[in-house]
Amino acid sequence: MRTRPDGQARLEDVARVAGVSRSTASRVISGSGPASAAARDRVRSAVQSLGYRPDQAARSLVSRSGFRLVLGVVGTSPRVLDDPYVHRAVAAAASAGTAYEVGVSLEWLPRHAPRLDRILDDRTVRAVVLINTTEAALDAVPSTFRGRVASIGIGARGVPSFDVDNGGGAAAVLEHLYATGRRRIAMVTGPLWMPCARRPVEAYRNLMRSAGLPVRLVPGDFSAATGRRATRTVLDRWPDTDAVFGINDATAFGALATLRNAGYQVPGDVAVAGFDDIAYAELSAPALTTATHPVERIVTSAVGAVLEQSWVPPSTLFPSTLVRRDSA
Amino acid sequence: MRTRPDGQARLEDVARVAGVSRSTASRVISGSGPASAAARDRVRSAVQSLGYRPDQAARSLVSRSGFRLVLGVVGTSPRVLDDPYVHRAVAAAASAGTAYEVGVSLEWLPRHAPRLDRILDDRTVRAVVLINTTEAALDAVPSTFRGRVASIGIGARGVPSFDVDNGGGAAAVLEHLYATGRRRIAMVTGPLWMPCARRPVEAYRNLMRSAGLPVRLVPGDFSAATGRRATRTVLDRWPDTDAVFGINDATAFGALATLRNAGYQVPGDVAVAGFDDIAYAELSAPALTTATHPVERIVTSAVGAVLEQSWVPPSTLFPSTLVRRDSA
DNA sequence: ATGAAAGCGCTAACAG
DNA sequence: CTGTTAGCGCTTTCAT
Repeated sequence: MRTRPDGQARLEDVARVAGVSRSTASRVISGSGPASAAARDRVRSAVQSLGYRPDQAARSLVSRSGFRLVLGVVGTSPRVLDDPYVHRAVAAAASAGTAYEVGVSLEWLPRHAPRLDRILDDRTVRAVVLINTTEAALDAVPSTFRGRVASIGIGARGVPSFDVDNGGGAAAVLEHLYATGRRRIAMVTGPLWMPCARRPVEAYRNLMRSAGLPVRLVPGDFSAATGRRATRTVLDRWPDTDAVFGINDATAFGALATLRNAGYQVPGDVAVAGFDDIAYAELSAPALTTATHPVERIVTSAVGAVLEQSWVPPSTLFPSTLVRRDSA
Repeated sequence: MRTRPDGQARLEDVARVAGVSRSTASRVISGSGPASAAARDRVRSAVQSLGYRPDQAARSLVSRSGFRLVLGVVGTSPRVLDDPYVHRAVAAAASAGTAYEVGVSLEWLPRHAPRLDRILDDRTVRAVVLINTTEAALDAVPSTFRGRVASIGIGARGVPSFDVDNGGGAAAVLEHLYATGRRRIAMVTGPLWMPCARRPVEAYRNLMRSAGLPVRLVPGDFSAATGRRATRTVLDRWPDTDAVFGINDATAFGALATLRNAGYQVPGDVAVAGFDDIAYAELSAPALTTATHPVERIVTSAVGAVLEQSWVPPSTLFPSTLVRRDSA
């Protein structure tokens, strides 16, 4: 019996204490391959008493499994990586990964060529979590890699989806606008190519149709600057607008700025609502009415699914909850 | 010669093509140990032509070097990990790590017991970057681990520091306040225990002293809520205050809120300035005057230093640049 | 169901 | 300066 220089128990130690071979110990610990109930128990308790933790490097080397998780963000330019929402997601993933001894990397996936094979072929990467997922990105997942990819957004066969109930959340915000008397509601959308931005637009169309209200849609791109411009467009085109719903909080902040500059009172003349409830939503003047989303929980679930290789439903929806503040 | 099932070149292939032994190839590639110029060249070009990239798992296994980088954030509670500034830093680190094939993990370091040995003894971690670094955290770095730790904030022997010129930046903001006629300037500070928040306070004291102005300091904690309360205190204690300098933008947003509620005009009655230039600084009403900081560059430098093991100066200072907007 | 043995790709003594 | 040799800790055929 060789001595362990660093005091860490190795598989061999576990096997010896359990009175089985390394092979058997390995099988029960990694949960693959047969083992008698008796062997299982003894290995388990040996693991306990020795405080054994498998060496990930060794495991990775032999099973060629990789040791980092990449967060792949689809976008038009690498600047998507500067988005506060992405920042929040990375932080959540980097916290969640700790339990698995897996670190996270952040990469931009060009919208027009989301090369996922390049990433998945890298032996250092264990799994990928997609953000701003598009159909093209999903198509770029080689079928051999299913199970190693999850999506914050739309999913596909073999790529489980974790997302907030965008449709329901948007509907709740819009119903609040309607319930408080707004009848000429405009919406500043996200980029048209982004699937996760489509549901709120559908919700908007549905509500406008069923309430017999005019449709006033202007495309945005999640940025405050564009939210500003789009709101200017709204005002020019439909001067009697009495509410603006932004696809996210930054967009709503832009709307607030334009309305302020144009001399409108919010919410007196025009109500403004956002979506996401970022940290600064409660600090704007007036404080932003929006919908809050459990980003940390969503990301943690996606990370867990992809790292634990356990079965998960093809689609998990998280709640979107209206937060009434002062802007609407 | 064994065939490579996955088409990836291994060290052995490089060695063969270069006509040297694996050891020699290993030495020149890892840059440790002697090698003749000739050998070096041939190995290098073999690496090139084969597109060889070392297998990190194997390397990690044998050299016991770890494969993830942890970002250790010192704070009073795990909630420090929710800070937008931390989010931004994690995202930057997760991008920077990609080049080295290392992922990043995020961990809270309790202020009163920043156990770094526990993290550094973990065989899966290659290096640690400290945030909100305290003297206690620095003391908790075992001397054997010097070179594997860097600090965004104060440094120590063996722990290089990467930080913005907090003193200079704060001075620039304060001088701007002074230059625009403010003479009764209050400051809402960060938590007193946080070293990185001390320099701006020193700058404040210095400027007040040399200009013969009264010192009006109230402690905050980087949060907007506290910025609000602290500003209330300022107003109660010194009603003639004509400027509030917040230790960060969130604090300044809190100040804006309190002043608005109290019926003060900003910047007419009271000027407000922040520090950091977060994304929403330009969206507040009025847009926030602050100082901008190259967080991505700072983090990238720290990550590079700790991952490349190359020599770096004990302290690297990054510029803090005044951003004049509307609040001051 | 279990164990023996081979080997993942690399680095690090050690001899030359 | 260079090559030979011995593993790093684990998973995985392959017999038994």
